[in-house]
Amino acid sequence: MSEYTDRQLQIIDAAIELIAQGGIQQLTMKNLSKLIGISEPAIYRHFENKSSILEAIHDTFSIGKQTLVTDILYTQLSGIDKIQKFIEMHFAAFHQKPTLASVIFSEEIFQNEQHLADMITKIMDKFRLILMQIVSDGQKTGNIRNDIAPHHIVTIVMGSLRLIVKRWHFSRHSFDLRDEGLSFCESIRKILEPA
Amino acid sequence: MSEYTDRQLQIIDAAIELIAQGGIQQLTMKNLSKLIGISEPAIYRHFENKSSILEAIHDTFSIGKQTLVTDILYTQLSGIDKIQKFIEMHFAAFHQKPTLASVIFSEEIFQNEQHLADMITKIMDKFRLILMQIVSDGQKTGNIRNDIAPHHIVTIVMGSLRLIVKRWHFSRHSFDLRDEGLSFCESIRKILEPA
DNA sequence: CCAATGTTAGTTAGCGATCACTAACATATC
DNA sequence: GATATGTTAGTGATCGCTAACTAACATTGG
Repeated sequence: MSEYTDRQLQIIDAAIELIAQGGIQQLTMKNLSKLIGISEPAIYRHFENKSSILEAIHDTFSIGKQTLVTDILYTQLSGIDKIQKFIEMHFAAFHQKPTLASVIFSEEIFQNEQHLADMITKIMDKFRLILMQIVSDGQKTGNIRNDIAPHHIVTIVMGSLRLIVKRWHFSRHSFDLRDEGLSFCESIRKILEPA
Repeated sequence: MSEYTDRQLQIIDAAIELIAQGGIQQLTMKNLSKLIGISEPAIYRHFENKSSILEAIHDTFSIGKQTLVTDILYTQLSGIDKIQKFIEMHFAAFHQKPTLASVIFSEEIFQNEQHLADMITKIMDKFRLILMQIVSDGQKTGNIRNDIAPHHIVTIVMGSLRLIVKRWHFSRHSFDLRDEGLSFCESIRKILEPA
């Protein structure tokens, strides 16, 4: 798969940083070059244009996580434990790289480039499908209550996850995301446990 | 409270429409004037500058809904029915004015203007508090299960609501939001009903 | 070994397009 | 004849991006 040079990774990082600070409108070639400390045209030695930088941003976070998350499916964990793993995995990633949080759930950033917007929805769908699989497996084996439609459970898990991350971001990381995640998982367990 | 002329309302509407179509980057004075059918400077007869248009957008949706939602608190409904009302009210609003959906949960749009960003978080907090009140009341009177922290229930309700609206928006309104809302509420009822 | 040549990664200067916004003027309404 | 609301033309700033050039390094040929 696509590999990036150190300089490219630095540019990607700086771009994410800018978006995290002030949204997509702050991501200009000028701001980018200033943050990195090289001239504006120099960036074009490493990326064809601005939109390919966005593409790279999308690339780096999606590839990394997608495979990791898929792996959960093939573990020996119970359904409910898989969901917990899913949540913890996300929160750990954001904890490790907080700027990601401000980009990853802001689909608006990419909606100007149609193919990027499509990729975003595709990833979201993929995650949805994985969670859906986990849930309906769990319902069959009886460790997740089966009186609620799987897609509603998925909506609850993903929706809550997104909202917690959003609040964490907008409160400037005023709480520990992983702690909050653990505590939230306990509630999710109670909610999903079979009657 | 602040009233708007017909022309101002038309401008606000067009601005929301543009943001709905292609994000904040599509909201330019040129696009705006083109969509309305007047010249660019004419807009400045009705708004001091671009940022006051954003402010007006924020104004119109927040004032309208905030009071309506607060009213739920003082009805005779049970806790769980109040939550359902809360959800239905939101979905009805978006169904009636779909473009709102693309603006209201995109806090990024306002984050360049600090005072607007602050207002956004304030509204979010207010909604959170209202829901929190509903939930803990419901737990006391015994029609909402009390083995789950209220703030987790609030996160679940608001997070799911936001995600459903987001999906509805990105799927270009491919499903009926109110139907989905009703069906989702059934699941929420099951989840929240006392053991 | 070392000069010739090519590549990489940076620079300064500046392109046309577009940004939000303004000055000066026109028209319509009461 | 003022007031409200529009127009045309144009402002400086900034947008993404390119042209032209250069210093440092790599590769190759005699």
